[in-house]
Amino acid sequence: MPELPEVETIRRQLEKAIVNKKLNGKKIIGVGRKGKMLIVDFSGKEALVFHLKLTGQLLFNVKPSLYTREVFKFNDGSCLVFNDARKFGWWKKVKDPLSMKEIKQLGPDALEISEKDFASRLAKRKQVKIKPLLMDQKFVAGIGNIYADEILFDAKVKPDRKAGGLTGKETKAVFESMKKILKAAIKAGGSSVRDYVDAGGRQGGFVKYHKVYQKTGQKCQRCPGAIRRIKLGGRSAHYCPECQK
DNA sequence: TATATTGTTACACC
DNA sequence: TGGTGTAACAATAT
Repeated sequence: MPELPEVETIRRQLEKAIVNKKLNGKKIIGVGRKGKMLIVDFSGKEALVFHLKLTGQLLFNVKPSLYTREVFKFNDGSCLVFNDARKFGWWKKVKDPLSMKEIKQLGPDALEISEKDFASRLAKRKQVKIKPLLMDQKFVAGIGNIYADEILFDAKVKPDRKAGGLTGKETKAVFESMKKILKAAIKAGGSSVRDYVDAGGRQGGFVKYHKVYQKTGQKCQRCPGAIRRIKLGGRSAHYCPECQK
């Protein structure tokens, strides 16, 4: 599923591939991202905003497939193809992305938030469990189910701990693991579970570094425990009951 | 056929 | 009122 590292991988590739190309006479001047949203900026105050949700793909210069929902053709004959098997994903043409409700209501991007800001925002949410909080896009933008599980394993914090119950040390550990895991995942080109591929149709290499996500029953890589799966906020959560405190 | 997945929204509850 | 939790919804593959 495209979360922050996957969308960032696509953003970097598209930046190289499509900046300066023209679509209907309008020139692409940049490719941005906030949380899991991808923003293609055009000259003349116009932008295309994409959310890939579960199964969306953005591919540069490929042939349409069964799941192709839109093809954006550039003046030079190349194209950007939007695929989505489940149709949860969407795209919109807007004048000003920053005034869009979907973007305005996002919290700070998970890669950009400072430790101080993270800790003070977290401290305000005493009763909420830490995993659903990490996945709350209004709290921090960009983290979904895969990375929330991996971040909390790395930080050695159980997913159902209340945010307000974390010690200063634990909050710091979650913050540092968040940055570390997201950056490592970007470096590996994201995680290909289900349908994710990058803008060139290639799979991401981070899946082999997953330590808990979809590892139910397997031995923990850090201790003799076994990975357990529970339901949290309507989603599955994977963790090691032995070494996550 | 039941379940899994996402983010948003509606609604119940304290 | 607001913080929180739960469920529904979109669509489809397995």
